[in-house]
Amino acid sequence: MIRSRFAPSPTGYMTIGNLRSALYEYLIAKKDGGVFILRLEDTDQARYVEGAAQVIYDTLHRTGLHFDEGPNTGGNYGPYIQSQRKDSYMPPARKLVEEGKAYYCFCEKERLDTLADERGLKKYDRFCHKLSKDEVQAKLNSGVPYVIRQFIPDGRTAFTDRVYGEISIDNGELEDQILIKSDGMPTYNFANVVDDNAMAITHVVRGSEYLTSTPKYVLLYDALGWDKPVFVHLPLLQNADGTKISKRHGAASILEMLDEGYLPQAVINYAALLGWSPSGEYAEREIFTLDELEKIFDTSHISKSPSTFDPKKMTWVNAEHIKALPLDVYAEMALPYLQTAVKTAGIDMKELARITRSRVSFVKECAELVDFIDTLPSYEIDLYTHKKMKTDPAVALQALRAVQETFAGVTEWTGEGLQSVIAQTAESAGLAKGQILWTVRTALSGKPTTPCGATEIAVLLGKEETLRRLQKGIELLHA
RNA sequence: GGCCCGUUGGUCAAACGGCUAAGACACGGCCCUUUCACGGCUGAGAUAAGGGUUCGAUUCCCUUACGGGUCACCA
Repeated sequence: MIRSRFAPSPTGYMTIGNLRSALYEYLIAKKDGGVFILRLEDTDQARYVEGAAQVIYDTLHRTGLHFDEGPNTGGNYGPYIQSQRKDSYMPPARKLVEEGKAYYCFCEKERLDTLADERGLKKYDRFCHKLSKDEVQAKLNSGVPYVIRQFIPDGRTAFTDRVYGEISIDNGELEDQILIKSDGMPTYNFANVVDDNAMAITHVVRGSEYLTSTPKYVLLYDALGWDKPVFVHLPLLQNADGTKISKRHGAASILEMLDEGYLPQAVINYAALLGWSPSGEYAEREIFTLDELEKIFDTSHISKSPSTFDPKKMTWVNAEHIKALPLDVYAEMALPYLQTAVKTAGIDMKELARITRSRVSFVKECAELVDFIDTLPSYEIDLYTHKKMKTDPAVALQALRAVQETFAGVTEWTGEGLQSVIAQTAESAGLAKGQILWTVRTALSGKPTTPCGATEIAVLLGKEETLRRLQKGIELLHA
């Protein structure tokens, strides 16, 4: 049974990078019917941000990444907040001390700083490792503050990453890492290993910035005699200027993106594509739902090289998901915007939804597409000039007059009916159909672009208003 | 600086030694005798550089360049 976890520290909002990690962890678990776990890593009280945990819950909830075990959900491996697991870290640390694999260190920060400044030492000099048992006990008895450090043995440490393959590093590169801080709390690295083991995590997924610290984890698993999880390191995400996407660089928050109008499924879809590509029969597709991703995701197609977040493609993905929305669902989402833009009585809102759905990148854009219905905007005469349609103000005037006359006698005010009337009018007036349609559409909308054609607009507006706007067009062309 | 990782068109990326190096976004053109959009077609655009190995390298090895990551009582 695969058990994966998303383990953020509650220090602020979630970026696309955080979401992608959560998504991949979710997918790895779900693909095999496994369990997705949320664990809050709040061992650093200094960085705790009020409300950050709630933001994480909200983000995961709104994007559909529901966790099976977590702070408010429960599970058999709780608690799922590290600060509440405080008691579980000291025993394994003490065990390592007893086995000679770790030791108490009483060095003060000043001494370590001096060491670095004066002697240029990068690593701890193992001063306290040389202390005798009695000396250690005496200091402990008298209450001298301490940390517990792991003794890093000589040699090389290697592991196999699912994405990056064999990674090995000389242990000489590593310092005797601190396991327990002087405030009694575990360090991130240690808490991670202890919790992952306690929660039976099988797959550890995280950004490649952790790649070089993973040997430290491996050394801990080995020292404690625990089974190692599968490591899956993800390529970094960067901005267009090559900088890393991070909160420090003002990366967009997922919740803000959702509020701006990006659909949750679109954000998920785009995040999935950032560093992973579908294969086999899905290789040519780019639009997927979360359900589909659960079935086809595989770690073997995760890229090693960093990816750049492209807002334009993200917007395209959003538009594709809007098009894929059932009309009812889209209509419901668009209704508030449509109602704000169009207050004229008797307008079929569902019809407005239908004609705008495939033309917007964001739902809210539907409003500006139909705003001409309430009020005919003032427009310039050159709008009637279109080379390809062979129209100009003179032709337009002729066309509008002809149509005004024939439309006045129309009793069947439907799209089909108007189409045939226009065809007849074109013939008798000696004009091309396109010349009539272009000018009528312009006169009715006053806009260079509209979400539908001339007859559809006429139907929407109704006979009376249509004739009124045709008259206004004629007046404008006269002046 | 040491160590680790990476480098295919502007961007996302496929091709895990073998045809003229996919596809998508963005961009240009054309078509769809109702614009724009949608849709269809099409164009331009890439294997960082140099050495090897091989009958044959985007793919394997080495060097260089560039980029990134990491070296905390932060996560």
